[in-house]
Amino acid sequence: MPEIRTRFAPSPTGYLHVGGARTALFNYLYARAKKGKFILRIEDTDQVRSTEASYHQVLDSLRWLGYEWDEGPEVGGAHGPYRQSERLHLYKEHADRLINEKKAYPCFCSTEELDRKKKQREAMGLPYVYDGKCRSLSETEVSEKKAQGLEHTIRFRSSAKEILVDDMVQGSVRFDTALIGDFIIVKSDGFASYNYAVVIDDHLMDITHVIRGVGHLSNTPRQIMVYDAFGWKPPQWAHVSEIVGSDHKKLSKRHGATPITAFRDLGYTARTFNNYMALLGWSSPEGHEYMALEELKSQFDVARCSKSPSMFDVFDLEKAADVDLAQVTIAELEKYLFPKSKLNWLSNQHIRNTSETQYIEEILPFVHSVGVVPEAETNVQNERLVSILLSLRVYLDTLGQIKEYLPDFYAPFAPRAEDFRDSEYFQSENFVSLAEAFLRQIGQMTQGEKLTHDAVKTGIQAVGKEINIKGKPLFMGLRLATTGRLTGLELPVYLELLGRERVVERVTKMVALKKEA
RNA sequence: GUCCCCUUCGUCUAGAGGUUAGGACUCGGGAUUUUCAUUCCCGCAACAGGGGUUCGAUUCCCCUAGGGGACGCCA
Repeated sequence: MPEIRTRFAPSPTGYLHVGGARTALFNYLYARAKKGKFILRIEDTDQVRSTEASYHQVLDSLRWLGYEWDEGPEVGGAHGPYRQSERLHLYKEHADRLINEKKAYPCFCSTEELDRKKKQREAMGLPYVYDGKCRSLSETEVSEKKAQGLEHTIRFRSSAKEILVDDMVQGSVRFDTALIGDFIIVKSDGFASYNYAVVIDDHLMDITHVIRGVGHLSNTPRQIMVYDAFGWKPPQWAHVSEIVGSDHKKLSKRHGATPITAFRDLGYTARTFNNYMALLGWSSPEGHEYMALEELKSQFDVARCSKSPSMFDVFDLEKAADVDLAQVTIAELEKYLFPKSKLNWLSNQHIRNTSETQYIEEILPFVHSVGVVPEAETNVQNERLVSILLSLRVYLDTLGQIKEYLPDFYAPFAPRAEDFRDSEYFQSENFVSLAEAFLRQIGQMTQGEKLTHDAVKTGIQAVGKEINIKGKPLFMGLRLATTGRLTGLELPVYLELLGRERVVERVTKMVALKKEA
C-alpha cells in the first residue's frame, strides 16, 4: 500500500481561525494515524490578497498548534517548491499540454461581457454557465486577437456528463457537469486558478487524501475533470463538515472567526485547542473526550467524521452584539467568552493534568505579564511563587486567569471599610477579639518560624477555645480577619502561602479598620 | 433561482431496524469540604414534521419545513 500523504493548503490572505486550524488538524492527525506524511502548501496565487505577513502568521499558528509538517515551506522536501507562486512554470507547462490536446482553449471574453450574460441568466432564474463563445475560435482568430493585445484566460473544455464523487465522509455524490461548463484554469494575469492549480499540485505532490471543508465539495467535479484530462488518478476525497458560529452560519468575523493566536494569548494551551477542535465533528471510537495529542494521533480516522456542521459555541453573542470579535483586544475578547463553556472545562482539565514543571513553564509568561510579581522572583526557582501557582491551578480555566489571583499574594493590602459594611462576620462583636487572639497565637511562635499549614490549624483551634466560638463563625471570622476575603483557598494553605508577615499585616489592618468603624 | 449537503437533549456527540435512546459540558438538587472552588452522588433535558416500507422505524425511502454550502479571472 502506498504511503498516505495529506496536505493543508492555506491561502495567506488572513490569519488562521478555528475552521482552518481544524482542517489542518484533521490532515495532520490522519497522516500521523496512518504513518504517512503531512505536507504544507501555500496557495498564494491570489496576487492581490496574499500577504507576507499573513504567511508568517499562518505558519506561526501552525507551529504553536504543533503540527510539524514533513514537507513544505522552510522545511523543504522532494516535491517542492511549496508555494504556488513559485510553481508557475508547472501550471504553464500543463496548461500548454491541455491546449495542444484541445482540452483547453484561450478565451477573450471581457469581464464586462461575462457579467452581463451572468445577470441575464440570473434574471431568467438559470444557473450561470459560460456560453462557450470562444470555444471554437480558429487558430488564426486566436493569433489575431492576441496580436491586438487582447487579454485572455484559458478555459477548460468540459463535456456534459455525470461525475460521481466518492467521498470518505459524504458518501457518493452525483454532479452534472452541464451545470458547470467551461471553467477558467488560467487567469488573465497568467496565474493558475484554484481548481486547476490544486490538481496539478496535489498530483505532483503525490497527495493521496484530500481532507478539506465541505464547501469544496462542489468544486470537486471540476477537479476530477482536470484529473481525467491528464489521465491522472484522483486522490481520496474527504469533505468534512464546516464549523459554524453560534448563529449557525459559517464562521464569520462577528461570530467566532477569531485568530487562533488570540486563544493562545488568552492562555489556552495548544493541547486544549487540539483536543477541543478534534471533538468538533469527530468522536473517538472509545468515547474519550479528554485526550492528549498522542491519543488523537493514533486514534483519528476521517471516516468517523460527521456530516453535520458543528457549532463553535464559546462566545456570548448577546454580549458581543455589534462587536467584531476578530478585532478586539485580548482583554476585551475575554469578556465575551462563556465562562462555563466546554472549552473552558477541557482547558481546566488540561491545566490540572499536565506535569508540574510543564505547567509552571507555560504559565510563567502569563505571570510575567500580570506585573505584580517582582522580576527577581518570576522564575521556576522561586519556591513561594511555585507553591502559589501549584495551589491555584485547580481554579484556572486558562493560564491567563492567573491575573485574578496573583495580586492577592503580591500586591499591597489595602482594605476599605465600605467593602465590609454588609459582612456579618466583620460586623460581629467577636471580630476584634477573634483577630487579636489569632495575632497572639502567631506571636507565640518563635522568631523567624514559618507559618505552616499545621501551625495555622492549631492556632485556629486555640483561638476557638479561647474566645469560645466554633464552626462557621470561627472560620469565616478568621478568614476575613486574616485575608480580607470570604473566599479563596483552603485557609491553612492560604495563610501558609501568604506568609507570617503578610498575615500579621492583614490582621492588624483589619482590626484597625474595625475599630475605626 | 439551480445543484449539493445537513437536522438526536441548550451545546459537543454515541447509537442501532427491536435500547429504559448512552456519554460529556451547562443547569438544578444533595453529600463531603466548618467558605467559594474541587470531589462524589442524584436529577432535568433530544431523535424537526408528515407520509410510506416493515410484525416493528429515531435508524431505510419519499415529501415538507428549517438550516448550511456551492454556483467568481477567491481560495
